[in-house]
Amino acid sequence: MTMTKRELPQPTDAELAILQVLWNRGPSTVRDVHEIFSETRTTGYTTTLKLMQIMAEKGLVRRDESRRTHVYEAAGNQDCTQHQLIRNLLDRAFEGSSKTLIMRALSSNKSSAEELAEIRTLLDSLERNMK
Amino acid sequence: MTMTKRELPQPTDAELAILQVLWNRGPSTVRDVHEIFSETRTTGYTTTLKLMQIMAEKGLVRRDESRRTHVYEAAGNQDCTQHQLIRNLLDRAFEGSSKTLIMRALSSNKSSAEELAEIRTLLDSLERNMK
DNA sequence: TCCAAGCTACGAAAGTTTTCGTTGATACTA
DNA sequence: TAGTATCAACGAAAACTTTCGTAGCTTGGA
Repeated sequence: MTMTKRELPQPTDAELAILQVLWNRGPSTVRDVHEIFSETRTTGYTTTLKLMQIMAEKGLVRRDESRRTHVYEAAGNQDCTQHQLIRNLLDRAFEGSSKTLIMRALSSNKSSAEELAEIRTLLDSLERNMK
Repeated sequence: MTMTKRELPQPTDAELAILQVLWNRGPSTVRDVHEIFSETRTTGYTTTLKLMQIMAEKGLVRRDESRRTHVYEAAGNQDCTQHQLIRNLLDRAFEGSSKTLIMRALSSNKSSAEELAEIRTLLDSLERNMK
């Protein structure tokens, strides 16, 4: 029995924008996504459609075709994809050093006190687990 | 007097790989870079050459042409480029939340105790500056 | 029933990035 | 000095991503 939890391909920029919508809204139609894009972009409906079709082929989204208007759903969860993207960036630009990336992100950010506290909490628990 | 500290374009993947080498080694020739690439990639010499020529046009690298064998140097510093890349990833996949990115990177990483301590130190000073 | 609106599918164009072959010049070596 | 190796320049092919026009089908309403 082949355990194929197969690795999804890295989404391209446009694909990531679509995933973003799907993660936020949950299962959505092409029109749903396109309507949200219309607020900021000017690309046509069929562009979004085509992208989502390609994503279905690649396995990035699942498609419910039981009705005429198909409903799309992100195949990978957001956390996992974000991990993948971070790993990719680490390799491309940080020589694998997550410390560097984290410190760079920390020092350039506008995090609120609450956010910093959350990060500290996580840091605490990581250090505890270390010993 | 025009103060043109002009924004450099985002490097593509291949360009980033070259910058990586230039940051590590300092000013280098095309052959230097290509030799390092040969260890892992199989692309030809002229591919690397072409990329570096394009990068010179874009301003991503400076080129010393005083000798026959040109010497290339990264135009932007590594820190600044890393910032840019993080900002870009934040927009594309984290809805601008650096907190999420940091926590995601923290929880997925294999940082040593020393690295965690360094991060904590930075966190401390950020929180101090906040009050 | 007929028409208009909305949908998918598809192919191809446009744009971008990466790759390489060829050419001509310069330097090195026997 | 003749031949070989190395180099930059360039153009174009290949690969990948994004865009859109068109066609054909289904649905819903007049």
